[in-house]
Amino acid sequence: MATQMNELEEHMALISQMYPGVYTQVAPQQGEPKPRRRRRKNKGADSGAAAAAKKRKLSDEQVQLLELNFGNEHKLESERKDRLASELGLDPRQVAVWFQNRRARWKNKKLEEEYSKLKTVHEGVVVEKCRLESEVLKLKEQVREAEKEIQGLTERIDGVSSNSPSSSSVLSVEAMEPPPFLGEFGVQGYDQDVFYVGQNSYIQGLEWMNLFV
DNA sequence: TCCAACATTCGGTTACATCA
DNA sequence: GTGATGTAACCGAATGTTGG
Repeated sequence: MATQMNELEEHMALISQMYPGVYTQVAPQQGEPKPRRRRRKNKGADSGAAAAAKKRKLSDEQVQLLELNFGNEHKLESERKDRLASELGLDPRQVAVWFQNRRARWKNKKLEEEYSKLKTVHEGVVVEKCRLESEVLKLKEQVREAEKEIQGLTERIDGVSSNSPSSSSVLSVEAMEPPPFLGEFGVQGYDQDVFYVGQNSYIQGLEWMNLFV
């Protein structure tokens, strides 16, 4: 029960966060518990019979008709309330109370449905985030390998040029094609600066992702 | 326009009935 | 007998309506 209440409170908090202004009434502040009200016991009905009459379960037929009316319209105008009450042989006050409680149950159910939908969406987002993170790791590994390859080539070029500095057949760094690895990921043709963060200034790990989460 | 009285709604709570 | 659960009834506050 307590767990259920906590969950419901979480739902409310979550939905209140997502839909500010939905709940216009001020929620009790945490840390200042509201004093518990004691309900008056059997106001004006001390006998057992009176108490039993005061709290009796509505019959299936009564509930059925009430449900039917609630399905048509959640609000209850006084005319409809009186008509329903006389049809059901109930006090109009009972009909009003039933509608109040029914609206509360309906609202709770909607909140639970909403929570469940949001939870599903959230789970999907988490899965996608993990997938993207692992893709980022793979890409970073490929960048490292490409850098090593560039480094090797540069050293080879340096070796050749120091042996024959005037040779016209020497490969120059400027003339070299850029490493093709970016094209592998469908980004060929983009300005390479988009992905360039400067040598030795890669953001470690996945910290950069936190900027967008 | 203001204000008081009354009605209605809502969120929260309590008390009772029922069931496992 | 007991705890969990569902629900009728109640309470207090907020809000709406109406008449003077």
